[in-house]
Amino acid sequence: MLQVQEVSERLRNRGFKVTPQRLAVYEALARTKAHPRAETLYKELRPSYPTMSLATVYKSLSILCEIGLAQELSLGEDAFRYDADTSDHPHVRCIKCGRVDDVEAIDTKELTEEVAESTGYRLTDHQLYFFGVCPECRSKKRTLH
Amino acid sequence: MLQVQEVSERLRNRGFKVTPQRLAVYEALARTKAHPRAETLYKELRPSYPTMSLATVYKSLSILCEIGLAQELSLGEDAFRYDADTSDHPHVRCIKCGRVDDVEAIDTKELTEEVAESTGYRLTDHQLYFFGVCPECRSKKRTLH
DNA sequence: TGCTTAAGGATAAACATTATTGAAAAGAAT
DNA sequence: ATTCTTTTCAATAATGTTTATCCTTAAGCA
Repeated sequence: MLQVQEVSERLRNRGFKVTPQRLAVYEALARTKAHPRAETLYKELRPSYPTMSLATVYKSLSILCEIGLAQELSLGEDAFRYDADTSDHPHVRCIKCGRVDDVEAIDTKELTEEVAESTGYRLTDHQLYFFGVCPECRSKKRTLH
Repeated sequence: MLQVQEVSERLRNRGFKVTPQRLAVYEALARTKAHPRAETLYKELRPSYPTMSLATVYKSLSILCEIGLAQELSLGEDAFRYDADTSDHPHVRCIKCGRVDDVEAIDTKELTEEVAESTGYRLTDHQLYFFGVCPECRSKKRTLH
């Protein structure tokens, strides 16, 4: 989670103005590990920023992604999710409760090289999504039987 | 690409009726490697099936996915893409021309095991997406400069 | 062939996301 | 500080994809 000063500098350097709304969207996103949707962030920010518009949340997220302070997740749901952790890590979604978690400590270098070699593409990015049942839902199911 | 008889049987076995529309959607999808959207399939089918509705294409695709004859791709675009090849393979999208290709001959078993171990999830599925510049666009760029 | 029920077609609706527009605020120069 | 220029905000309309509705039609089966 970056400091306000770093986020501000990053915005300015890329030609975007620094506004309270953009900083607030970044902070709300960076504070959580829940990979929220735009709508969720909007509702979360509303108490502190009663005049903030949903369109502003979308616009801010778009800019944050553009300047490398966030990434967009496309997990096959009806809406995108967002993550302020832009490090190269896969995501996993529970098909029971819908939660999305980070997958840590996975080295994707070898896989990427194999794909580049196999396809002839010059690769710039990737998104790895896994689906299954999370530990919590697994234990729930066991106790219910 | 499965035969009509096999598709019909699969539909019947899962309690779905066999209709010309569903067979046509499967055939159109299985014939191509372009990973089309619903809209694209709709336009492609229209000459042969003038009365087919776009809603029917969507419903057919949904059923095909449910019975394991197709899969839905969520590549971060504004619409889903579909693939009749349900084997476990990654996809790669060209950020210049937008084409989506299959990635073949990649073993994802080890990666999946690592993720399962790291997260504690019981994994059921995954989608691996790569992004970059395809060989055609790479050579185009080189000749232009 | 007729019966039952699911499926198709046409269309409206729902939903997420983007574009538009006038007012307000940010950043720079004075 | 003040003014000026330009971007951004908020509100709302618009867009485009996907889903639901509703009535008609066709599939499966006795």
